[in-house]
Amino acid sequence: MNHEQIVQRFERFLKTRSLKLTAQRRKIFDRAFGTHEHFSAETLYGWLKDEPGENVSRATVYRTLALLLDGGFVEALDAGRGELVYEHVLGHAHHDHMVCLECGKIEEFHDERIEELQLEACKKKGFQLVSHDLRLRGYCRGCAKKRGTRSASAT
Amino acid sequence: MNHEQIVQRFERFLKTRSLKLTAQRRKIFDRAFGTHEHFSAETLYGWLKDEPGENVSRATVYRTLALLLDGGFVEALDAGRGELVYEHVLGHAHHDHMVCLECGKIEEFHDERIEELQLEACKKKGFQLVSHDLRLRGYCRGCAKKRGTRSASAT
DNA sequence: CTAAGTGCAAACATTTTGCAATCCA
DNA sequence: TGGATTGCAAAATGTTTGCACTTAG
Repeated sequence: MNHEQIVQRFERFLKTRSLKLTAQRRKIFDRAFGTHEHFSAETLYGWLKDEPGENVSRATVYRTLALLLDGGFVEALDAGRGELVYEHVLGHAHHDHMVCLECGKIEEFHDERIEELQLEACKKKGFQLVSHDLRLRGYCRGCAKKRGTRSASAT
Repeated sequence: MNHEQIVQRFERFLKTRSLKLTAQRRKIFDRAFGTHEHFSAETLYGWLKDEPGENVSRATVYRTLALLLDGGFVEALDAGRGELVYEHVLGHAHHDHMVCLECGKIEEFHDERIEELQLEACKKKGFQLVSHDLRLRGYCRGCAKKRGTRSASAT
């Protein structure tokens, strides 16, 4: 799926809700899909600020991200840094995250067997699963090396 | 491990850091360990307010929870409601959470096989795991029933 | 005694909202 | 045209912090 197709999907989404495709929404959308990084609302706001032309307000960034989230175009992740980070969802299969406590880097991984075990657990409890979120916190390869071999003081 | 033993452990912890056991810390500690529920800082503050005697300030509740977290007496969990919820750790083996999107109830579960697969994933990426956090979001048995069999509109 | 702890209110950071002006469909 | 959207600044939320006073050890 290329960028044009994604935009079209967004346009259709807006239409079904009688919402309008404004220049601001377009900018935010393009930027969100133009990166494969995870970004916070503030980060995205910063990116747009650096672009030529009219600025988009912080409020609109927040409002549009909420809209994209609602439409399933992006997913939100709380990496434990006090702000949500987003990632676009298209072309991205579901995955979980490893968050580095040192540098904040977010790595992705996926293991279908884990997903299956989750479903199994839900079945047992009669829990109707909507979504899930697995975060591993620790040190990425680079930071772990820098910190030496001393083990963490955690439980 | 009974309450007295837990308190002693807390006293020892404070001593090793040259911290003091104040009436406020004692109150907060007792309340945190006196429940098996998950609670937010605000909730705990509310509980203490309802108790007879001197009130503990909100600031002290936050400061003490941070201390308990640091000492490994409680764990924090972001249930996705904008505030952290805590749970005491003693007598509680590690477990993951199912958060009901309707009523907010938090259920616990555990599957050792999931833990193993996580370690395996970390090994692959050279990631040094410190802790993890698996949250399943959806509807608990009761709420799922109330909502009928219509499937969620999520992706 | 004195380092540590407390309460208060102000400060913070992130996100949300009310409102008047503006813009798409 | 008219409902949707925007920007702004103010408000809301959850949490942290500076400071003068108090207290445990």
